[in-house]
Amino acid sequence: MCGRVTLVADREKVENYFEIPFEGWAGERYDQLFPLYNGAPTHYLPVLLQEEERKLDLLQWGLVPFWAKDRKIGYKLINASVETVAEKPSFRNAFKKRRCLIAVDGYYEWVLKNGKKVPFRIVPEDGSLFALCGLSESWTDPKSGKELRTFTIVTMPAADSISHLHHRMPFAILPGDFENWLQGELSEKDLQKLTDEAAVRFSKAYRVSTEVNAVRNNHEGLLKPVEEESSGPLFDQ
DNA sequence: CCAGACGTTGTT
DNA sequence: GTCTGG
DNA sequence: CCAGACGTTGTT
DNA sequence: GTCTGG
Repeated sequence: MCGRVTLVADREKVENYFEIPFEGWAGERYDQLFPLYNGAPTHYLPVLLQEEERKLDLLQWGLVPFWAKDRKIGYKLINASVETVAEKPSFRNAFKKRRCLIAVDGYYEWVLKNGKKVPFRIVPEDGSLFALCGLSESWTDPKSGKELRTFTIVTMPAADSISHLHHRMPFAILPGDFENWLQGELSEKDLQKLTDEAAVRFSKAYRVSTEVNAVRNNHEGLLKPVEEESSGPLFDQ
C-alpha cells in the first residue's frame, strides 16, 4: 500500500512536471515544507486538481468526506482501492468529480523480518517524480467553520518488481495519461487500461534506516541505502 | 422507520 | 449524504 | 504507514 | 486491543 512518502524535489521540478505553477500561497509554503523525507498522513503534499480550472495546490493527506462529523475518519481514508473506488460511499462522489494527482518522488513500505519492521524506499527508475492517482475533498469543520482540503491515494495490485515487499502499490501514471485520469469518462475498461500501464512497475526499491519508522524523524539521512543484514538460516524463523 | 457505518492492510 | 441492517 | 497513548482532578 | 496523531 502507500502510507509514507518522500518529496525531495524542489518547487520548480514539481511545477515543470505538472506544467503549471502553484496557487499563490502554496508556492511559498512549498519552500517551507519541502524537501520532505518522511511524509505521513495529515501532512501537506502537492496535488494537481481539475476544478473549473486546473490548479496545483497543497492538500492534506487523509480524505475527509464532506459529510463527516469530525476529521478523525481521515486517519482511516489514506488509501482507496482502485477495484472498488467507484462504489464505496466514502469515495464515489470524489471519484466522479474530484480526481487528482499527487506528486511524490518515493514512498516507503515495511517488511516484517524477525519481528522487526524493516523499511524500504521505492523510487522511479528514472529518478523523476511519481504522479499518484488520488481523490480530493473539501470539508468544513462544523465547530470552527474552517475548511479542510484533503486527499487519498488510490492503490492497485503490486507490480512484479516490488511484489516481494507488498501485494499493493500506489496507482501511478505518466504525463501522457494525466488528462485521462483527471477528466476522462473512465469506464471500467478505461480504468483497466490505465492500471495496466501504471508507471510504478518501472520502480526499484532499497532498504533504509528504521529511523524512518518514527514520523518525528525527517532528515536527508533517511534516503540513504542501508546494507541488507546477512541473516543466515540460523537467524530465520 | 431509525441507527450506524461509511476504509485498507495485514494477521489470526 | 446515502446505504445497509435491524 | 508507525509510534504512542490509553485518565481525572486540582494546583502551579 | 484500539484509537489518535503525525
